[in-house]
Amino acid sequence: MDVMSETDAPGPMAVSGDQPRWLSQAERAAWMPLAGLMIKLPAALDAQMQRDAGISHFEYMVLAGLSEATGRTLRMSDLAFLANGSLSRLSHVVKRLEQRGWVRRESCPEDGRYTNAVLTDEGYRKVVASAPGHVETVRALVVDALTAPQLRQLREIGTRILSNVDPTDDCGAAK
Amino acid sequence: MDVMSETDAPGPMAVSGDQPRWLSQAERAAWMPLAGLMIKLPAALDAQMQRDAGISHFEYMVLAGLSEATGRTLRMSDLAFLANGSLSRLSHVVKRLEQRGWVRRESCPEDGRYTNAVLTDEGYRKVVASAPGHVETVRALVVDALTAPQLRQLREIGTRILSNVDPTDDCGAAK
DNA sequence: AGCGATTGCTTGAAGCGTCAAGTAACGCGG
DNA sequence: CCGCGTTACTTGACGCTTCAAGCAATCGCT
Repeated sequence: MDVMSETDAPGPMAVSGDQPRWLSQAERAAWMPLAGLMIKLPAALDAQMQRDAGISHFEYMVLAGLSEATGRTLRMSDLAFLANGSLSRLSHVVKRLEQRGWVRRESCPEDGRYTNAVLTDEGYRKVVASAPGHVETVRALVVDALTAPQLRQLREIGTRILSNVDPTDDCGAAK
Repeated sequence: MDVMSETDAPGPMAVSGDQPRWLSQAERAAWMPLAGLMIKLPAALDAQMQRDAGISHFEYMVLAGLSEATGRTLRMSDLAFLANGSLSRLSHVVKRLEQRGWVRRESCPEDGRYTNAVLTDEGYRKVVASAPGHVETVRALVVDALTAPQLRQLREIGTRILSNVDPTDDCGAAK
């Protein structure tokens, strides 16, 4: 049904020049659901936010990040890191959020290179209104489906993979 | 550092109308790495395929799916399901792959509504050339970082979440 | 047999993310 | 204190995905 099992039909591997270490049955069985998840979980999260609040999941992360920062203010770079996005992406998104009146941009007085994103009162209201629905979705799709030991395992597994994918991201490990 | 912990600062939850069940510390610790993964793992996979083979991860899935089908042929709908994508997305992608000479489209003689996507010989060569690099990446980022028990846990956890997100997707459970 | 409904796929437009290039502010060596 | 490099961010163009609409083939009801 997919690539890279040793036990499957003719597939590409039959011809390959040198011999890569194809995935075993067990490895494939672990990888396939994860591959599916990476396509569909973000889509499901986005769909819920879009439907219930008219914003993308990423936009929500940005607003939520700001809502918890001291002074509801964060430098663009820090906000980008927090929301797992590139600075460029954040710049575009904040521009849209600014046009919608939820965020304001101001240049940092101490160092003119920095730009601070500030959550407006209206933006704060937006987060407060959207947060419960988001949490409920995360619960329904992920958290409530797992046992306590599984949550611990997911944390350990997720952290380990993430540190491989992006070593600079400790995803809040420093807790 | 993020939303929805009970123990954190002022956040939105302090004001909310009714009382959603916010995530506990442990739940949040499991969710955060997963949220990061969903952004960054697909990006890493895409980057590798783009760099080494000049195609996206999704395009690879399409070619690989065809390469293992009997007759290297699959109906558009089946292929879309296999690659975890919408029919519309597949249609656009197959058009590009067709222009590049890797796939051919032909209308099903039995039922004119069906369209069969067929992998050309050149397309097959492309898959064979790209597969080892893809598998190596999956190993490097995911599989090789985990112990055998963790692989089993990941399979169980991933399957369970996926069945919540999309009940129609058994991601190869019928094995 | 005829015709509306359904199925399978395609298309065009709109929106978002990425990449590469650009700008502005600061720091530091001479 | 001048200029070069660096840092932080912005911008525009391009490609991809989605969404809504459309089209063609077939099914089912009478």
